[in-house]
Amino acid sequence: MHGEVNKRRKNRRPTMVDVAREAGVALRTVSRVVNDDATVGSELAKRVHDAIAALDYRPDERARHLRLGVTGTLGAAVRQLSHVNPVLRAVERAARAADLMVLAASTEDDERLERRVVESMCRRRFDGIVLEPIGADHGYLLPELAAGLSLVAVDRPVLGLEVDCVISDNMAGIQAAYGHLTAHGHRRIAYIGDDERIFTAQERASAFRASVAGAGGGLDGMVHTGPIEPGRIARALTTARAGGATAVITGNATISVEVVRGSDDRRMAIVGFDDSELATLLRPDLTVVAQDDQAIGATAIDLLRSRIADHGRPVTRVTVPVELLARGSGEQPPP
Amino acid sequence: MHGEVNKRRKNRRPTMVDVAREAGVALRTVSRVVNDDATVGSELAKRVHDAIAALDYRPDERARHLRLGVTGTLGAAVRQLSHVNPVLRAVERAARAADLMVLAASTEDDERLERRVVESMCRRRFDGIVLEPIGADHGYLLPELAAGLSLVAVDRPVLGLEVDCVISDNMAGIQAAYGHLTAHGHRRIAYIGDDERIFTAQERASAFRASVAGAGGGLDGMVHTGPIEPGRIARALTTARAGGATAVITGNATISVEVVRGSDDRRMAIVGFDDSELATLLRPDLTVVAQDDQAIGATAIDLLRSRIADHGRPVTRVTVPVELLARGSGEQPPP
DNA sequence: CTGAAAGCGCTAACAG
DNA sequence: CTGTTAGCGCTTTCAG
Repeated sequence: MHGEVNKRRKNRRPTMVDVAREAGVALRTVSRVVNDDATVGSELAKRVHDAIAALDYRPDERARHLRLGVTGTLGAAVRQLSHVNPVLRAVERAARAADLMVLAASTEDDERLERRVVESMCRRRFDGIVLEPIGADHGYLLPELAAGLSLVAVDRPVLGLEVDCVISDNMAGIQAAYGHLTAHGHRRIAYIGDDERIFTAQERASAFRASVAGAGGGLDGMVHTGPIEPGRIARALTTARAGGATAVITGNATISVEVVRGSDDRRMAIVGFDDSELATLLRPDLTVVAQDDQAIGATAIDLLRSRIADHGRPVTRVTVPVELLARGSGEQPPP
Repeated sequence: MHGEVNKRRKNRRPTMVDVAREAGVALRTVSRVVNDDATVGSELAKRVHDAIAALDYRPDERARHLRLGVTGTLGAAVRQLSHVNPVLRAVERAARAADLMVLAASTEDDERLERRVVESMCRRRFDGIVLEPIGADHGYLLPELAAGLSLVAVDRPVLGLEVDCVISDNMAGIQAAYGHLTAHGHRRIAYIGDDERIFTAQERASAFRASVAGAGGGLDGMVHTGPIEPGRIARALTTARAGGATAVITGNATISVEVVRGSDDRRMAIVGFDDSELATLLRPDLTVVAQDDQAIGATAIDLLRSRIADHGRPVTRVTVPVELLARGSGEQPPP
């Protein structure tokens, strides 16, 4: 007799309508209870909760978000999820504090994947996106921004586009490292860094050159940038030593490790860029220029929220101070 | 005259209707073009694409997913996004190969946060969730599973619940490590591991005890489990050495690091559980029992997809083989 | 291919 | 508080 009704109920997740029927209340009331609106009597609320439990009802956020227009969700598109990334951790914390959910995905340093990820988050109507932009062309972001995307770049700017961003003060960090080493008596200091096509690598290398120039020193054989390969780094070290270098500044944590591994027992003072768990594993412990990850993450979320609130506000670029942590490797005097 | 129309168009994202109007085609046709259905003429398709570009139209997946019932999205709830996690990387890759998007969030080893994250993903109607379950009570999962959640646990099972899972063969790994050390002449071997309330730690410690018992050895002073604290680990090492141990098996990568740091110049053979970037940084390089991260991730996605396809299929638990990688630290003979 | 219309599950406006 | 209803933006059925 009621075959049709039964068929429709079979294998279907319960909706608010089902809950309302089960509890014998109006749909409106269920909606209120689910969004815990205070204006509903506790007796009715209980009936609704019982019905929800009885039916295993789960509200569908897709519908809710569609209706509301916002999703309460932030995307994080980072180079590699499964790598150490203190900034991402800070981003998650700050977002949680603002009652926003962060959902993250890897771009794997692949332009096309970055694009797929970001566009996917846009189509899902995430309220905003935290992006660790990779290399080249970000033109695809233009229509997204025009269509209302709120975006903040961390670690590096989105080149050629007016986008909020928060980056570390790379220049001050290199200056601090350089000054620290000269204060400990070093006169010939080398720099070994990442490929200068990477924004931070370029900034740091430039800052190093400027520091040397400011001190009236020579650069020959002292600046080595390129891909992170043990062979290249070993050769760079050899060249630097041959040129009289007694100390070295490294461009990032991976390079620090390679340099420490390559310099073995021979004494060179080292100041590394970026702190890492490895820093205190080495002997002597590694003196580093550390980013303020907490500040970067919190600032990124602040910028994103204010951009979401006012899509027209002027573009902001924040530079976060870095800190030199003296731990031993940077305080060795020249031989 | 057309004031109302203008008002409605202001500050609103364009929809398919707008695109259809702009292109002078039917809504239906736009939908086809967007989902690149081949049955639409190339001339019309171009008109539609032009209209999309002109209006900066972005399809709204929320609506699409609501209508379709599925989201093409998998969630990954892991202990800490910003930690090295090769399994998560494998999960992302495998999902991409299946044209599914993975969105990840951290549970920070916090039960309540895990619950918030998982429930949030459920309400967003993710097609499935990959979970690295933490400690205690997973009762909250019961109604979600009843409501249709597809879930796969990685690294450890969801205790007390019938849920698909894929874990490493911890027992075989410990046996391999133990056999490797005895083959190199060691007769007294110690084990230093994590807190046994953690599933993997418990499994590994048990396997170690079984190995020793099988070899007819004694356990006194040879098994040390507990929290990961440098002090505890140093004391454990001292006790083990005093008891005549000439080799040590460690319960995870962090403990390996502490043990290497603590054993310094004195010679002890070491086999570590879990590979890590540090393993080849140490001297001698660390011999490890390595998980097959790729297989774990791929299997997790397989299980999840088959669970999504058939929610009623029997629960499956997969144990993935581990591999012993001899690198030097585990091949040192007893003094 | 077009045009019209139903429906996904929710929120919110409206009149009782 | 209840009951009804429109509508979020999309897919899809149905008749032309």
